[in-house]
Amino acid sequence: MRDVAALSGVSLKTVSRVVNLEPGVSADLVERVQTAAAALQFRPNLTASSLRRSDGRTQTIGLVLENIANPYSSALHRAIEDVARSHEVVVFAGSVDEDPARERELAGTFLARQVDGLIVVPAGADQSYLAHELRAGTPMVFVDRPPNLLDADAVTTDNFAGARDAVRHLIAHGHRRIAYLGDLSSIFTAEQRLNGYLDALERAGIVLDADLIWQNLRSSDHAQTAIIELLTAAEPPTAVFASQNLVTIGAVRGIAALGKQFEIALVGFDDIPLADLVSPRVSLVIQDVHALGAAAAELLFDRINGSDLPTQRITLPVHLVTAGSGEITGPFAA
Amino acid sequence: MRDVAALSGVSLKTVSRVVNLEPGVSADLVERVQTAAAALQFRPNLTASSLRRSDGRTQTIGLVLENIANPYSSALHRAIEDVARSHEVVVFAGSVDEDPARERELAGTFLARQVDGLIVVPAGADQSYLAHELRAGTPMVFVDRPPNLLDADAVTTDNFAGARDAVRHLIAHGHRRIAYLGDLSSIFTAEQRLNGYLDALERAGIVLDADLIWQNLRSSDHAQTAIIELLTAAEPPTAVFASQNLVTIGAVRGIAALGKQFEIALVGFDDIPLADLVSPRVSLVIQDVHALGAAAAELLFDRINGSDLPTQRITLPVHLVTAGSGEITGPFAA
DNA sequence: CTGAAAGCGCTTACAG
DNA sequence: CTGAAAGCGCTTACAG
Repeated sequence: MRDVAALSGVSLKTVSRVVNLEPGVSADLVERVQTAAAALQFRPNLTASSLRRSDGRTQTIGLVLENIANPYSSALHRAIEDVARSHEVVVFAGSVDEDPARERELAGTFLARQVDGLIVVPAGADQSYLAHELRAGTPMVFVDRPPNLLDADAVTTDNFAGARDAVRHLIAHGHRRIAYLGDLSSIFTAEQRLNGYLDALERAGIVLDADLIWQNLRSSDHAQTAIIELLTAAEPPTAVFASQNLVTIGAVRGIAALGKQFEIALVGFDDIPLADLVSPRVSLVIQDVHALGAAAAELLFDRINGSDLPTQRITLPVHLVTAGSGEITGPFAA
Repeated sequence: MRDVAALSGVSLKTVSRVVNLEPGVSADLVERVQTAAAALQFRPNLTASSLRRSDGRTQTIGLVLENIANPYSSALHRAIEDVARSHEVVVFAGSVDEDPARERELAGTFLARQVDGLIVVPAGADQSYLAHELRAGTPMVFVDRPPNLLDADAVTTDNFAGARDAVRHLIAHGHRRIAYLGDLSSIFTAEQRLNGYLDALERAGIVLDADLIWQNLRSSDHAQTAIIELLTAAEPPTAVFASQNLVTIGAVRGIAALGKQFEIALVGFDDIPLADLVSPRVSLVIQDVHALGAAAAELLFDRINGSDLPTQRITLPVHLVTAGSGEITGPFAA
């Protein structure tokens, strides 16, 4: 900027005015400065300008995800990117892999770089470490899972209702021995979905069989092994509720490996790619991930732009998409 | 930092020393400063420190991707994130959607935020707009596609050999009418793959039928429509080479919709999720996306850390994974 | 071992 | 309409 001022023969301040499109500079000087800037290929240093600027904005936000490469995370990421872009803001993103220490480290890394706000899919059970920065004025929105021990905005999905509806659907098709396959039980969404499963069974008067509940399946391979074990046990289930996308993929593979895809009913939670190409097609509880990300981002930018409404907790609905696998009838079908 | 200095009764410079773990501060003062910093929940402002620091490093890099939500892009992103993390660097990422104007805008946005380097999957046919910054010392590495009109490092895949091998494989299984389905013909990888297809045909002495070549299929839906049209035409192909992941998905759907999945041979380029659950399983040309991203990131950090080797062009091999769909024999099988 | 002064590239707050 | 001085939060280059 100093070079541009020298070349165009004006003060630093005048260059700053032209670069920031401030009014009240004579057309003659605007022209001279623009010519000099173009000649020098001048690009303003945004980090320096944000340092001095009264609002301190860096036009960046940080996004703490479970795993950038997971289709769920990356769909969320894209929805947030699109909103951020409309505000001329760029996005830092990183993966936490369900590690609370990594969550904290990543959030801190973003805050040290003066992000204007943070969107977090929390991995840990305690986000109070963010209280100081939140109070100091850095807006934060939690998505997919609410924060713990911290009062902040959150946008989540109705996991309980989705799981309950899925299991009700299986019961309505004549099943009573319904297995639950789930991810880490410490994850908020996994807990909610287990509760939905338990609620549906209870309301139908079905006595719980704890042997049918397999949690902490951390990959599709684990889920595949688990379902094969379940289905080859003495008293196998006739239906399966798979409570997460990777778990559903493992369940589909395991059932197919046993050749039982037309015998065992299956409903999964969350979309899986190419669900429509498998035979039978997989019935799924679908959440609108794009809407989830967009809502979180809108909330964040409202805060960044000064909103001081009370803490918001938004829950988005899910819906069951029947496709075949969930409509295989069981021994108690009417 | 000023507050920490005041609270601990030392100078700014001493706080700076303690925060940056510089040696030569008495244990007594280190302790006092650390106590004060903890009490104030002090977090150093990295943007301010990089402004004054002699190397100007912000510990950030920018990543220009086709579409963050595409599995190919997000796998690349994760590989790069992992390398960046080992250097204590965080990653800005954004989607370009094959729009050259957006590519330029996004790269400029990252550069304005003083990134230490840039990794780009170029969408446009001219990256000379980056020459000034590259010469000024901001390292850049291109990945998946080489830069145009710019001398910079690039890591790409052997698209030509992969496509040629796929088509040779189909020819070896008795096919002569082999369709080519591809993405935007302007994309480097699409062009290379078409060339591989043409080369395999020519070497086998098969006369080209231009009606079998469908390019510019921008989504799996387009690919699905295209293949249905091809297969219901007067002289349909007996085999299909689908040159990109979304195109392959559309091809699988289209062939299945016609009930011809056990008649029409298919080989796709790039991995598709759940390829192993479709019947028959889909034979694919696989590239090591993780290795591609890691190689690009390593190259970038070498440059950031001062490497001044001549421009590098790395090409990674691909391999054909036979799984069923590509081994369906055609009318000229031996 | 410790600190006072200057400056990174920009904006603010002011004067003319 | 234009510009000189001060300062954002930190590090550099130096002195003691």
